[in-house]
Amino acid sequence: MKHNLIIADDHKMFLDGLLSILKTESNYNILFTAKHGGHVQKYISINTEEKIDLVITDVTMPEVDGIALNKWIKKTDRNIKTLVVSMHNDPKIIDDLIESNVDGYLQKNAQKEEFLKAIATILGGEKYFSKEIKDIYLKNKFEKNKEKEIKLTKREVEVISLIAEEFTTQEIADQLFLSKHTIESYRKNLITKLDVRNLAGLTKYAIKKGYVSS
Amino acid sequence: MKHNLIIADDHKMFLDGLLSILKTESNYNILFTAKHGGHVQKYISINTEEKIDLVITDVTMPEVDGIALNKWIKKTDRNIKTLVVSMHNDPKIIDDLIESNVDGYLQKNAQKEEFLKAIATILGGEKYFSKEIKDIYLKNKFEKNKEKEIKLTKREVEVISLIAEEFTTQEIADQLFLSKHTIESYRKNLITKLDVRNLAGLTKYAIKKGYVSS
DNA sequence: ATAAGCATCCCCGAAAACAGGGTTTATACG
DNA sequence: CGTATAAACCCTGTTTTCGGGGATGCTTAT
Repeated sequence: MKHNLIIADDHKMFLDGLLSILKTESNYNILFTAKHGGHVQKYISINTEEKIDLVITDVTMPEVDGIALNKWIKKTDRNIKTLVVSMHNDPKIIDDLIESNVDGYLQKNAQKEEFLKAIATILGGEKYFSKEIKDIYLKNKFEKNKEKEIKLTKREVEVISLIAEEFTTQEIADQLFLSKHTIESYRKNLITKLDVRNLAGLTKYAIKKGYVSS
Repeated sequence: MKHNLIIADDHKMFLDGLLSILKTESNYNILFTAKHGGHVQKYISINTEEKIDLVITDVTMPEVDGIALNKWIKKTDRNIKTLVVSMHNDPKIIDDLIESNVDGYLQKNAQKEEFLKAIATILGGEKYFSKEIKDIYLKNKFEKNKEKEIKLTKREVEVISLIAEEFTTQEIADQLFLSKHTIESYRKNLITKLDVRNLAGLTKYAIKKGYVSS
């Protein structure tokens, strides 16, 4: 029995490449291809005849992207498997997808063999993530747990950002219409909270968190 | 008259996608496809019959990569145009390729239209780089020039590294067996040299230069 | 040889950072 | 509804940084 697939990607070239790979496998039937997530949603909504086994989707697409599409599919029909392919390895995206119960994730520069292996694995009921992706996910989780207790308030983020941008306490106070004593308190609390020793530590934290540009 | 192309990419899927796009254009003739640069070198060396117009190549390939291949082609036959496609936008790679006189650079996630436009532009004798790539190249050049005059001595690098690692002036002095006044002088000179305002600026510089880990 | 650059050390005053307190105002929760 | 808890705010010392200086040898290149 053949498996029914849907592919969503706004890049014609990737689509063609994927189709050419899947053509060599006789037991995959491409039901539908789409240029963005909305088309897939519509197709799945209308279609009641055929059983859909797997949706392969890009992350970045116009209108409804791969992340939203995956969430929608998992909400709509738990039996439809999803495989997301992406150019990049953004930990946030990977995390978001895994939390949304995606069945697999591949980089677009994967080889033919890995594509086929991923699809077969997922259709067999298991999840498929490359070792690299697993590492990124775990590392992200681990770091988050270590830093989870540290939650900065809006004000604290404002202050640490300005500190890292090389403003002095007085300048920050002027910008935020606060007393310089207040800013000093924030600096002090931040140093305690983040377990660093001085401005250098605060600056490094701000950079790591992306509050300032390198 | 048809243009003769060669394509080099170790990813079957990308290759298939590219072929499917080029198939729609009647005046492109695919002479040869290869899984790595070495095959292309061999093909060009042996082939004396046909005029080769354009080599499209990936950056990351086993053995002879796209950068080496481009250099080799430009050394061997200046009439052969080159178009490099890559997953990533590493400024170093882009810079290296442009210095080696590559005729065009595209990201692999480009759309069909851009691929065709790039190829047509290059075959017409012009170079093709997307705006994004041009920006990366220029930014990289510009920053390099700005920072070229700034050369830190070994000692200065030691000191700025320790500063960014959150050590106090006294601690740095102890570690380096110097007077704290000396360290103060270094800090002061570094602030002047690097045109920053304080420790935060020094820390950011140290991170940018990789003197300290994040 | 001599100028230029590097490494080292020192002083001073103003400004900022740091450490140790504190109060008031939201906000969450039983 | 009250009360814990966190957020936002302020003050007072002491220490450190920062921006001016200047000085002495020691290499390196012209």
